[in-house]
Amino acid sequence: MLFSKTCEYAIRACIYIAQQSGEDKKVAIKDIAKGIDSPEHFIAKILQNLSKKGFINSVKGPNGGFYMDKKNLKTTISDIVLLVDGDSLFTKCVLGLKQCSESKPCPLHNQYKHTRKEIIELFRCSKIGQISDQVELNETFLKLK
Amino acid sequence: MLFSKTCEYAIRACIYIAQQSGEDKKVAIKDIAKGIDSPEHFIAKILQNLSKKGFINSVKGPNGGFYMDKKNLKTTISDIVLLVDGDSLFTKCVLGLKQCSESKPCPLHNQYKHTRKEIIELFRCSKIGQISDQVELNETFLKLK
DNA sequence: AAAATAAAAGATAAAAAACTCTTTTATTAA
DNA sequence: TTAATAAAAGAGTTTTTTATCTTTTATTTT
Repeated sequence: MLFSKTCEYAIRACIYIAQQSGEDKKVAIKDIAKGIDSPEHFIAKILQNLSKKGFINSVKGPNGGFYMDKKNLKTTISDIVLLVDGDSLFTKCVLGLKQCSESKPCPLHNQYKHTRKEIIELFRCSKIGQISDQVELNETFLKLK
Repeated sequence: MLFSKTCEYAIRACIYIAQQSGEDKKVAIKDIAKGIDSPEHFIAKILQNLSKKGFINSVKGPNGGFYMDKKNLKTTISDIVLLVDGDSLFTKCVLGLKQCSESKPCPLHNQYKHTRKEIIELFRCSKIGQISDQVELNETFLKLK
């Protein structure tokens, strides 16, 4: 598994919010939980964190909820992963060896580094705004039942 | 993180055993734990499992221990990952969506599938025997002080 | 046969991740 | 200005993963 469950939910939530909301139209936690099929209270915590870090926008009170502004639509999958799971997927030795490095590579280091580069590149290029557009066009799907 | 801790230890242990042992020379759990820098009792459990599944050979009693025969040296990283972590890394939707598929792809499915193919290929091609040879030649390192 | 060695097996404990529930704070609308 | 709404915050629980400890079984050497 590439991501923690928390991170999966975070990415799904961001895409959902991007696709469903605007400055004018906010989405409530309940709708997000339903929309991405996640536990409501759990996603609430995750959204709290994403909001605190400025990845999503939130408004309290009646008609409040979450939305994403123009700037936040440029957020990448990589940004979210780094926030939620940290940089271990991108930097940590694949065999968990603390001292593994270019000069003292672990037995998988050299083969794996190219694949890792691709993973990093892929997630760095994937912007939430662009991804949510694909969902909007029914090219890809966030909830599948 | 690609692998569970258990799987990291399993891979490291297999490489270590392959490199240190032969039909004649067996390695004890203690030495393996030291050699790959893992908790002794924890790796014991893992070795038990690898041995039960026939990935490594074991002999009880004095002068006993673990070793790998010719056949087992052909084991791949992929084989070990499948045994220990299951096939989720290779097959499960990267966003954790149960119904994600070619016909109903999740928002990351199409981009990710190429990268996934590479990961699978990489681990399918990496044989323990060949990896341990690199360690033998000091080209790569299993334990790094 | 007895003592020693080393893995197998089983049971337990600690830490982390995933998930839930309750209370508080901010905002809006009546 | 009160009631209602919705997120923020905090505390708690459950499950899974990681790790440890103890006992049993198999093998070998004396």
